[in-house]
Amino acid sequence: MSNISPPRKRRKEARPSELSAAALDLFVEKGFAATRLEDVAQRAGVSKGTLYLYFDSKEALFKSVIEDGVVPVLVEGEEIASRHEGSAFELLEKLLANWWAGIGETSFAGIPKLMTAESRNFPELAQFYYENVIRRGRAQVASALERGIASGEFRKLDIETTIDVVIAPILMLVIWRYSMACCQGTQVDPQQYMAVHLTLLREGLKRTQV
Amino acid sequence: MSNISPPRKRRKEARPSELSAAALDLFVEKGFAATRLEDVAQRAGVSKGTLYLYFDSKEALFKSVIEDGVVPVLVEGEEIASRHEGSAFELLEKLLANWWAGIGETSFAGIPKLMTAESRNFPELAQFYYENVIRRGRAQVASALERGIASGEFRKLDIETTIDVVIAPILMLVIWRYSMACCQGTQVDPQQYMAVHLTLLREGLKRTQV
DNA sequence: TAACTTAATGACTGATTGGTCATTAAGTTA
DNA sequence: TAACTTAATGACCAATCAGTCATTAAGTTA
Repeated sequence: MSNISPPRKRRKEARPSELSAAALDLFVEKGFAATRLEDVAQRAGVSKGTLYLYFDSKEALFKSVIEDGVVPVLVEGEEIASRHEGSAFELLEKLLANWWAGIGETSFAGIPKLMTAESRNFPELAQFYYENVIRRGRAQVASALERGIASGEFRKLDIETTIDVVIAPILMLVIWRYSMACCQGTQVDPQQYMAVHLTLLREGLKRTQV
Repeated sequence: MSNISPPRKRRKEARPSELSAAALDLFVEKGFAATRLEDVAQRAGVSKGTLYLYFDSKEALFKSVIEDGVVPVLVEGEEIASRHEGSAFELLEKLLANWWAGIGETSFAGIPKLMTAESRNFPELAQFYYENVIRRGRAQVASALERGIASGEFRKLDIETTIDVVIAPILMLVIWRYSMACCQGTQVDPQQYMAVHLTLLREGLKRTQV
């Protein structure tokens, strides 16, 4: 098969998301500066000029990729937290499972690695991401921890620090997949990983009976 | 004070490490592609041509920054593991503390973030880092977990997965510091963070008494 | 079906930066 | 102290790539 590009086709409605998806893939893999717009265009099946019909600049494309992303998953988590009636640990479990299903197993999964890599280069975008993604996710975990401590289900721990320790393995799981996982012979099984994490949490968080 | 550069000074012996230190700072902050050699030279107090007296290329400089780094800390950990006589949990605690003191509180602390960001762009270097840093660190944690499970101190868990979950918060702590921490109003206290992590681990790893 | 609108193209321009090297200046040697 | 060696310099060159725009081609309209 030759490398003849497909004939031109107008797709005004679909283009933005096609371009964003292509850009996300390459930004996640290579980082912002090392990604060439020629490659993004090729990945999307268009020419480079087409990118500038829909995005003002490379940076505008990058920002849209981050901004049009994971917020709906956070909204779902907020709903789960607001109507939960079981134990605090069950809530925590549901929140982490929802986060995993909505981000960890979707095309958004590369965003944590991308934000990790680029936050110092794009502080305003990092701020946006922090306010709209990280802070909201933390608040959900906080609500589960607060409930558990209040009811005596969980031991007393500093909540802000415990959120960090609870979330870290989940973040690391997706970040790892898009960075160092290529060097590892085996693949991490997310179900098993989550099971171990939850097991350690369940026992670790329990308030010690006197 | 004017911007007159300091007079030229020959420092053949000290130059390589000075250049590497300057490069590490900027590579960690901006990533490989977004770092300009002009800036590295300026940070080191030299001109750009000086970089090429000691390093063949930008990529050679980058590789040296990773390769001449954290391996001695891994050696120390291996020694700690080989001569430990207390409980398995005490071993684990010592290993994590040693890792923190040797990496987390030194100028090498940025390397995990840098490798996270650049591993897909430099797969051979990522392989080197995996073999010489990550694998060895994991082996140390594995030795503590194996001891604990064998002696009945710890519950039975899949060791490879548990290593991931044990290490993730430590990695995330340093990665976070060099990426998203700028957006967070408060700073994470590493001592408290480690204390919470170890508390959750101590209880989470315990084998349940029947 | 011709005239028109508009999405797409990719050659081109200008800015940027890695890498080079003729020159300069700091030390060393005789 | 002059001759020599060598570490350092920064202007320069060539390659690269973001962004532009005249042109082309896909649809739409009258």
